[in-house]
Amino acid sequence: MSTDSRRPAADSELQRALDAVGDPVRRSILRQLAAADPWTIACGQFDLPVGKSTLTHHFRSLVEAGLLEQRDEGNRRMNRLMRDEFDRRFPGLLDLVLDQ
Amino acid sequence: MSTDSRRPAADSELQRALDAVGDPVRRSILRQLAAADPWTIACGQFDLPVGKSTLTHHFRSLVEAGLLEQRDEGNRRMNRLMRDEFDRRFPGLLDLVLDQ
DNA sequence: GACTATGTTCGACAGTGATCGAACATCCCA
DNA sequence: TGGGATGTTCGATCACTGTCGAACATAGTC
Repeated sequence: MSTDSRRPAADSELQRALDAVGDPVRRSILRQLAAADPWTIACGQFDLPVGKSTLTHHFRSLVEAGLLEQRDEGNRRMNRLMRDEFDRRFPGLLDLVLDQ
Repeated sequence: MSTDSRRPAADSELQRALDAVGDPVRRSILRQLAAADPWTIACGQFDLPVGKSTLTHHFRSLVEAGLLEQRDEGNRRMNRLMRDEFDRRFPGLLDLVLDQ
């Protein structure tokens, strides 16, 4: 690994994390994801007021920030919130989002 | 008080906090402020690569997010990081910024 | 094989916000 | 009282990003 998660995250990583979490649509994704079991929700199943292509955009942002992981299951793309991993890198940040 | 700091902060407050902390210039302000004693640094004394009017803009953002407090001392406008207050509303967020 | 469902890619567009410089206001000091 | 220092306000600009729709790709189904 090139990054040591016990060392403080570089500012560019923090920037990406804050950007990811700074959008209300993405926060809604994170909350809906946290309320369900891992790998049970496909991208199109979220209750969100945006179109498909916008959704793709937001998911990319979340994946790049290390907030969620995706896996293809036939037709659909399933999601898992990377809660523990993200908590280790940025303690407290995700909790802040999920506690409304 | 209209807001109870023990209740989870409303999403609009969280939005303002994340926006404030999401800018690299503002994070630099917060770090320089944390490294000094309260009320010892005036706005113009920060080491930052932006002009005066931009500075004013960033300070307004930080004040509105409840991250710092200002006080006029004659000519200059002194600053204090509202660390405890902000930590109570958004536990862990400021630490994330200050730990580089 | 045709049709449907699920996602991605691409180009365009609009709103937001970070930035600047010029002008202004205030305060301090000589 | 005049000059310098410190900040603010205002208007303009520019880049970024969230948004959309259309076209495309792929997988499942009848």
